[in-house]
Amino acid sequence: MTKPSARTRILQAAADRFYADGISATGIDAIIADAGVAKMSLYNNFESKSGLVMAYLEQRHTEWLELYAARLASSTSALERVLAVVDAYIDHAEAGYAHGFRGCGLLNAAAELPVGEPGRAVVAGHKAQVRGFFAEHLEANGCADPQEMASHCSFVLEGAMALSGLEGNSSALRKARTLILELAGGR
Amino acid sequence: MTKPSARTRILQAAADRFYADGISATGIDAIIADAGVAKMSLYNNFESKSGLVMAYLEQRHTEWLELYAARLASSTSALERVLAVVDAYIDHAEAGYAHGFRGCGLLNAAAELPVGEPGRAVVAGHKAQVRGFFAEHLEANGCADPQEMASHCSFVLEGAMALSGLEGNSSALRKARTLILELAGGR
DNA sequence: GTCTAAATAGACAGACCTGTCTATGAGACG
DNA sequence: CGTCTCATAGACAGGTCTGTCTATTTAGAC
Repeated sequence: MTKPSARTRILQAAADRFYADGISATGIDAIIADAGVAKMSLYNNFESKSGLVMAYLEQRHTEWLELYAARLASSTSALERVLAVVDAYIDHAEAGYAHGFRGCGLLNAAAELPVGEPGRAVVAGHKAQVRGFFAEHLEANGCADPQEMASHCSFVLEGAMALSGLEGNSSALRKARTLILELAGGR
Repeated sequence: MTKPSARTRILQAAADRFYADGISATGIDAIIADAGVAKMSLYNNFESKSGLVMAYLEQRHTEWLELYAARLASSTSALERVLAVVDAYIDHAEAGYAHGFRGCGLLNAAAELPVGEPGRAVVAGHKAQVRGFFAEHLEANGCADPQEMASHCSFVLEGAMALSGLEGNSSALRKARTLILELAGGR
C-alpha cells in the first residue's frame, strides 16, 4: 500500500475543500496542509490555482462518467439506462457526503466563476452531455419526443440536485428519480 | 432627483458585484468604489461583510416577492397564478442581465456558503416558499396531488434556472414555463 | 553505488483583504 | 448661530492570499 503521488493527493485535498468550502474561500495553504505536501509540489504539478481548479472540474466530470458507465453496465433495458443517469448523480452526490452534502460540485463551482471563465464551459459541456444521455436512452425507449423529454428530465434532475444540496440530504434526488421513472416509463 | 442614501447605494453596488463575480471574490473596496461611498459608511450601515451578505440575500428574496406579487395581481385564474411563480423568476433573471445572466443569485450565493452558515437558511426558506406557492395554486386549480406536483414544478423551475444561468440566456426558463403549463394545465 | 528527478521545509515578496481610527466637511433643524 | 447626525478621505494594523526562490533530502532507475 504505497502512498499516492503528490499530484493525486493535492487533487484529492483540493476536491474536498473546494466542494465543502467553495473555491475562492479555499487557500493554497489549506490544500497543501491537507495533502501533506510542500507548496512547490503544487506549483510543479499545476500551473496556478486556476489550473488546479480546471483539473478539479475535469476530474469531477470524469468521475461522474465512470459512475455512469458502471450504472450503464448493469442496466438491461432502455428505461434502466435512463435511470442510470440519475443514479450516477446520486452515487456522485453521496460520495461527497464526508463534510456535508452541498449539491452538484460542478454547478457550485460555476456559481463562483464570472461569465467568460473557461471553467464555466467545462460545466456547461458536462450538463449538455448529461442531457444527451437522457435523449439517447429515451429515444431507445420509444419516447415520442426524446429531445423535449430529455430537457424535462434534465430540468427535474438539476433542480432536485440543487434543492437536495440546500437541504443537505438526497431526499429530493430520490423524489426526482421517481418522477423521471414516471416520465420515461409512460412512453 | 435626489441621490439615494449611502446604504441604498452600497446595497445596490454589492448586489451587482456579488451577482456578477461571486461573494468571496468581491472585496469591500470594490463595493465602496462602485457605490461612491466612504468605507466607514459601509461599516456604519452594516455590521460586517457577512452582515452585508445577509442583507443582500434578504433583499433578493424581497425583490422576488415583489415581482411575484405584481404577477399575481394581473393573474385571473389559478393556472395563471401557477405561471406567475415562473414569470417572477424570469422577471428577476432578466433584471440582472446587465453584467451577464448567471442564474439564481440566491442559489449562487448558497453555493459559496459552507454547511451551517445562516445565509443558507435564507435561501432554503426562499425555495420552500416558492414551492409552497406552487402547491397553493395547483390545489386551487384542482390538481389531484398538489404537493407532489409542486415538487415536480419546483424541480423543473430550479433546474431550468441553473441551466439557463450556465448558458447565459433564458431559453431554458422559457422551455420550463411551457412544461409547467402542460403539467399544471392537464389537471 | 551513482545519477537523476521529484519532493521537502521554509523564507520571502507583493498584493489584497477586512475592519478600525481620526480628523474634517456638509446639511438639517431648532 | 449652534448642534447633531451623517458622510467623507485616507492612513493604518494585522492578517491572508498567490506565487517564487533556495537549499536540502528522498527515492527510484540503471
